[in-house]
Amino acid sequence: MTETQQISQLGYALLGLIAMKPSTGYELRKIFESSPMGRYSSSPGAIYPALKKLQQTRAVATKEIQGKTARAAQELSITSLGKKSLTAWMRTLPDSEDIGRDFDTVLLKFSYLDLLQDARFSNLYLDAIEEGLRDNLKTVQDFVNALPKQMPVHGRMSLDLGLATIRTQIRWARQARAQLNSEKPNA
Amino acid sequence: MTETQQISQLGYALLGLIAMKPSTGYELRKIFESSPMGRYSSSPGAIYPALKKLQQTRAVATKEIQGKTARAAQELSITSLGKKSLTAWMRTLPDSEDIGRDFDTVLLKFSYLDLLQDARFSNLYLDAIEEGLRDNLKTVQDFVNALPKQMPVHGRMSLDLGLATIRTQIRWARQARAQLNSEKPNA
DNA sequence: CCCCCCATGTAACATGTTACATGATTGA
DNA sequence: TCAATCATGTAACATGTTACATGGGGGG
Repeated sequence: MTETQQISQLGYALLGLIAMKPSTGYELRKIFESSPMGRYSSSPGAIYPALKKLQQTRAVATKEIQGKTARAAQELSITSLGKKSLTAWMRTLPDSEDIGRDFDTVLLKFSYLDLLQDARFSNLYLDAIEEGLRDNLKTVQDFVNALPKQMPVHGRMSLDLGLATIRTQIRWARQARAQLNSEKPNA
Repeated sequence: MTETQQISQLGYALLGLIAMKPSTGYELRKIFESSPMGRYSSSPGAIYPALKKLQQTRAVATKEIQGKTARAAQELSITSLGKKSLTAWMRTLPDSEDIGRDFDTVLLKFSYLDLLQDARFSNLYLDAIEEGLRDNLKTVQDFVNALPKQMPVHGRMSLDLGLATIRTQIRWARQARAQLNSEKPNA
């Protein structure tokens, strides 16, 4: 029964933040509220249960810290088991499914790649993103081309935005890879 | 108790499709599965309960149609009450909150605007989108500018994509408005 | 013959939202 | 003094996912 129980997406989002800097639940909530990265809940009814689950699975350890408030704050820090889970999560490359369905999570994972310190993997990750994006671009293009002429105008425009967005993302992936490789020519 | 009970986002997504063309639940599922517009469930456990709720609130009416299958298909068509709900939903302009939190739904609503046949409102809607996007762009830019230098590289890159995406969306909104106005110079 | 498509639906489960509770401290 | 902030948590509710059930018809 020592195996890692499954951790939710919100769980991984929290775990990544904790890995970068030990924090209390309240601080994590504030981060989600105030940063544009946080597409995740921020509501106490979501975060505290998720954190409790991370504790139960031994992914994080708690330490009471001295606040001047009524309730003692719990500072959470990642354990070696937690690091293992987080690393395994980060090391799974996204496919076109992931990219189309939940690009936010794909990007969140990318944001956390600093933790791995593995420039080669960052490159692979960007390759996977670009490839998945190209697949999706082709799928949408085929869909648009197959549309009947009397397709509603507004719907067609929305599809145009979808295409433009994917192209922007592809451009970004290429530039990001170039930037990573120019900054770290030391291998 | 005749008042319209609240309809979920999935409910509106379905209602809009039904408004464009009466369909069975199965057909609606197929649309969500196969079209890139469908960021909505497509799972029977989500769709059928949502459709049942639409029936209960008298937003749609059913008619059995003759399939050669075991279970008779129910063709759903929108009622005048349903049209009223759908119109009210479409006529609420998005603010920057909506745009940042759930742009997909904002776009879905835009896709359905053909139903309104109101070029002026389409313009207003695009104005609202552009304004909200500019707000969000500024918020993210301020956030990026306030970042400490030692901000993780990958996180910073993700923010760059966020900015690029918003800029793409703004460009689209402007072009879409121009396109609408050039196609319908008749007022 | 077996599997997939049609067509609807349910049950168990996971997850998230909203609103509330607690209670000390800080600022207007 | 009155509200807001810190800090955690629970309860009721809405929604969605996965997997399954049913059962006829068509294709290899």
